[in-house]
Amino acid sequence: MSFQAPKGTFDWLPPKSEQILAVRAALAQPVRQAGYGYIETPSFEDTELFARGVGESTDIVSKEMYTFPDKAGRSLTLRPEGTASVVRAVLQHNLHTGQLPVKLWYSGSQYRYERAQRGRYRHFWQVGAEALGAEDPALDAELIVLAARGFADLGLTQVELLLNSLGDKVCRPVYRAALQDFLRGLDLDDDTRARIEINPLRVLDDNRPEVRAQLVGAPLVVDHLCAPCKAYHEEVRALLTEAGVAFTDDPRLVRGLDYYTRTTFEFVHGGLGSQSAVGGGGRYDGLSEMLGGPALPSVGWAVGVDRTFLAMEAEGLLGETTEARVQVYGVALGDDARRRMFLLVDEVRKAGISADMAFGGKGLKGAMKGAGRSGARFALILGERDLAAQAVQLKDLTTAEQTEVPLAQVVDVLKGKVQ
RNA sequence: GUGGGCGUAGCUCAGUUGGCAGAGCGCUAGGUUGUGGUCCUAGAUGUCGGGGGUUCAAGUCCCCUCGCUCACCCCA
Repeated sequence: MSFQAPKGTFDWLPPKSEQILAVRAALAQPVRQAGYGYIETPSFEDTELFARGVGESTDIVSKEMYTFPDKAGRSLTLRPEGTASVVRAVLQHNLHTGQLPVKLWYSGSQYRYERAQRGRYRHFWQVGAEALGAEDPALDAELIVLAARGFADLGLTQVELLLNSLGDKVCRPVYRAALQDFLRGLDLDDDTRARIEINPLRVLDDNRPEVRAQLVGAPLVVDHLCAPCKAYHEEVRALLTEAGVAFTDDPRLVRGLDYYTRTTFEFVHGGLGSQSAVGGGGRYDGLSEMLGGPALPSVGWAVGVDRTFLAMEAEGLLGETTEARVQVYGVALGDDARRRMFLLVDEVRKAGISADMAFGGKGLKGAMKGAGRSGARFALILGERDLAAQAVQLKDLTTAEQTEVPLAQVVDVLKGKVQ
């Protein structure tokens, strides 16, 4: 084995790769149905976009980015997340000068230089949705409902929704200071002490038992929300309840990205190992301004496609993938028959019926084996005798019933039998 | 970046106190000179992750290294 995929990356192979396509489609379907338009942005951006958008104080920016100079000396970075690019594109193309909110969804690869473990890879896939330019609790609720529907449509029943509010530029600084006062009195390591000064909310996210034990009496953001933030949060909660989307208030829930304000949520699943989040998001009212744009209060989420896949595996939803790859399989004997079969299979495909044939000069037995493995319902068998008679043997592989059909009529006969 | 576990056939793995590198599945061919699945028979595929050391002899013991994996830090 001379080469292998770079550390922390992996390949999707059949038949799992078919399932990952279905997962992606199912996650996107609810937002498409809600009028979100598809956006595709570059896999890399100016490094500065992420540094300012995601936040210098985050681990993503400080140690996890794939940053490289291009040949002209520009500093570029493989995108570690999708929101900054979406906001950049909206501002660049002035989408926000039209009707608001601008509703967009995306699907694509993200890259973070991290030590790989179950559910966390250096190259991973997200489906995301963003609604930009409106401050309306119904919009927050809509996005959460749509994400929940995506999970439900995939058959997932053990996805839990955690909800919190991080406050806004009025109340968050007050809370932040109170939290810092509390945290400074704890017994913590140097890295964590440094984090208290840079991004104290993220200390609440620490999983280490010795840290968690000390956090028991920490001030909670819900107790510090200003009146508008509190009213906004209550409205989001009420709408979710009315929509029948179950959630758990988690006053400790914070996000790893600096741009979040007010509504914050995370979808978690117990079957993934330590990386429990299958999706997450929230409101980011200040991001546009951080990127040099106008005030553009927005909300969005990203769902991890491969983590969702792991969640489905954990719930036993993937099962055997016995789905037939093709409906019809061609078996030919001899060079002349092979050439005719090549054309016949193409005719079948042009008629809208999926078809494959035996390649590689296999004998009849091997070719029939291939027919069986393909999952095809019908085999078309063409030998010299058949060719001379201008006919083909049509075999139903489920019943082993075989009939002779004139070559000129095969496509029509198949049309009547499949679907 | 830190810590644990694991690297043997395409896959899942066995391999005893150091003594001829194995099984199941898969693959190929034959049994059936024109018929798949089940069955029977035969066959092919190995840098035992890599390098060094100890030894008459190393998959096995020692050192180094690379990779995978799980967990921490963090996050989708």
